[in-house]
This record gives sequence, structure tokens and C-alpha cells, in this order.
Amino acid sequence: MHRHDGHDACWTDAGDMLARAEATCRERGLQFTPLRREVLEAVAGSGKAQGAYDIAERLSAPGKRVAPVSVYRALDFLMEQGLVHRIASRNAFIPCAHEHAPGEGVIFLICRSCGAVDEASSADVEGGLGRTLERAGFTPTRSILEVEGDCGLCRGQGGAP
Amino acid sequence: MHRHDGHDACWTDAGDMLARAEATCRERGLQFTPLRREVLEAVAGSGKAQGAYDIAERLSAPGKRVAPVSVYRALDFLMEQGLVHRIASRNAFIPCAHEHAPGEGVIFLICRSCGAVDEASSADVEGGLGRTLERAGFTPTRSILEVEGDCGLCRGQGGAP
DNA sequence: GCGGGTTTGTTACAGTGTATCACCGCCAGC
DNA sequence: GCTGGCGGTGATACACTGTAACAAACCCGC
Ligand SMILES: [Zn+2]
Ligand SMILES: [Zn+2]
Ligand SMILES: [Zn+2]
Ligand SMILES: [Zn+2]
Repeated sequence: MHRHDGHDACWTDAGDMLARAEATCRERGLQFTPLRREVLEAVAGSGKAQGAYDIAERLSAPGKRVAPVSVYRALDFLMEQGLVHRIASRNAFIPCAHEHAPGEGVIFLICRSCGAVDEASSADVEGGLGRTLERAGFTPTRSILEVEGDCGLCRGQGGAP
Repeated sequence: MHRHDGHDACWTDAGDMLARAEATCRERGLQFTPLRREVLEAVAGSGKAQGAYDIAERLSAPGKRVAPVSVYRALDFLMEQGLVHRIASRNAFIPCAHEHAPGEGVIFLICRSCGAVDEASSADVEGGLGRTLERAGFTPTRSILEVEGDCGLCRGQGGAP
């Protein structure tokens, strides 16, 4: 898993993520059901962004099929709770590695060779974007910023793990 | 059609766009075929972002069916030539209203009420993003920045045309 | 236990995008 | 003129992504 700088409070361990998810749901009076847990584990299990159908397949076993629609429902729930992000340019999902400040924008750094997705944030970018939007007379409600390229590890050694 | 500020050289007229497309293809030795022209007209015809299947339907007439796959091929060509952009968050396409500087980033301003998509650019945002990526040790190859919200016209009068 | 909201299973379907092969038109080279 | 390659298009099939609708199971408070 890759690290980023500029902040702390990152979950690189799946166990921590699950504990966080459980706590989040409990304090909001929501159910962290086995299915939702399994989906979150599946999303967090691989370092890469996972498609919903990949997750469904990964969770299915001979005798116990998990339908994609169930995965989508669990992912919707996890996204509402801020535990999972959707990568629009990939139609894929990643676990959230941060505790985001409310209203804070996220920048997704998608490595095209190893497939890992890192999260970053930048007050600098957000400020510039806010000014640009204001100049254009545009009132934003949601923004996505996804960058594809090569992460530091891959640029050095060239290749997926 | 909405206007933006901060630059000039905008095509708000479909005729200008077609002339530009024709010139671009001629000077690159590429074919601006009737199908490609029709697809570009269809994309530019509505103020909104168009799905590939919408375009296929719009171009089809009783007796002359245009298959989606043909539209996709034309769109791929037009995107390679920088004449059309894809909006990842909508799975839709818009005509390019600018002559982009090479390597210049684009910000898409997507109005959720009228569906119009405006293009903007900001050296400010790009600078901040570049610094953030550098700090994270990430080498970008492509970035998408799409903002959803309400454009100035819609926020004033509230509603689609 | 009962009623009502939530979660999940199941099926079917809509929407988005690609692979493959055949055919056509064009143009260079013979 | 013929031919062979090449890019573009037509047509079919298919893979992938996401949603609607309804029934069954589950949970929780009364
Ligand atoms: Zn996050
Ligand atoms: Zn990498
Ligand atoms: Zn453009
Ligand atoms: Zn608008």
C-alpha cells in the first residue's frame, strides 16, 4: 500500500478500517451487517480499485452466491457513510483511507501500472477551484478530481507487485 | 449556451465548430467523413451532454439506422482530435468549445438543472495540483476534473430551458 | 406474538462499451 | 485495367455496469 503525506489519520490496515466502520455505524444507529462487512473487506483486501462484479465474484463461493445487486446496495451504503469511494473513471471502488473533514475535496491518484489508488487533498487546489468557479458564476455541489499516472514506487521499479 | 470568462477563442456556433473540425482534419491528413460530421453535429446540436446511444438514435431515421458502435468509433476519432470531450461522471460527450493549449487541463462545469456543460481552465488550479502531485511523488499522465452544480443562469431563474 | 421498517435474495431489465468479421471505397503499384 | 492493401462502415454478438420491482427474511419496539 502506498503512503501519502500532508496529513495523518490514514488507515492502511484493513483491521483498523473495519473497526472504524463498526464504530461509525454504531454511533449513527446504523447496521454494519455481515454483507456490508464482507463487501468492505473485499474492497479493502486488494490494493487496487475493485469493480462491483469483481467483488461479487470474490464473495461468491460454491453454494453461496452473492449477486452484484447486493454488492451495489452495500457499496451505496458504505459510500453514504464515507467508508468507500467510487472512482468514476474506472467504474470501481476503493476503501476510504481518511477521515475527511466535512466539505473537503479529495484527489484520487490512480497508478496505471500497479492500479493502486491513493487519496490526497490540497487546500491550494480547492482554493483555486473555488475562485475559478466563482468567477464563472457557478455554484458547485459535488466535484470529482481523478489523476491517472505513475506512483512513486512504480516509476522507480516499473511494474505491478 | 452558456459563456464563461477568462479566455476567448470559444465556439458557441455549430457552424464554426464544423469549419474548425474540417480544417483540423485536413491539416492532419485525416478524413472528416459524413458520419463523423453527423456525429459532431449531433453532439454540438443540443446544449447538453449527449450519450452515445442518444446520438445513435438521433442520427437514425426510418430506413437508415446508425448503430451505437459506429457512433463510438466516430466519437473515439473526434476525441483523439480534441474535438469532443467525454464526461466521465455522466457517460456522455460534449463538443470542445476551445482550442486547448497542449497539456492544458480542463475543468468541466456541469449544470445539474439545465444539463449544460461549460469548460474552464485555471493556471491556479493546475499549479496547485502539480505541486500536490509532486509532493506525493506521483507523475500524472491524464487528469479529469468535473464539477457538478448550478450554473449562473439556472441559479437565477431556476429550471431547464 | 405482532406490526412496521430495514436488509437481502432473486429475477429481469436498461444502459454503456467492445470484439469480431464482412463489406465497401479508395488509392498505390503492377 | 487489375489487384492488393488500408481505413472506414455495417452488422451481430457479447461483456460489463447499474437499476427496478417484488418477495422473503430479519430486527426491534410494542
Ligand atoms: Zn477518503
Ligand atoms: Zn503504482
Ligand atoms: Zn475543450
Ligand atoms: Zn444551468
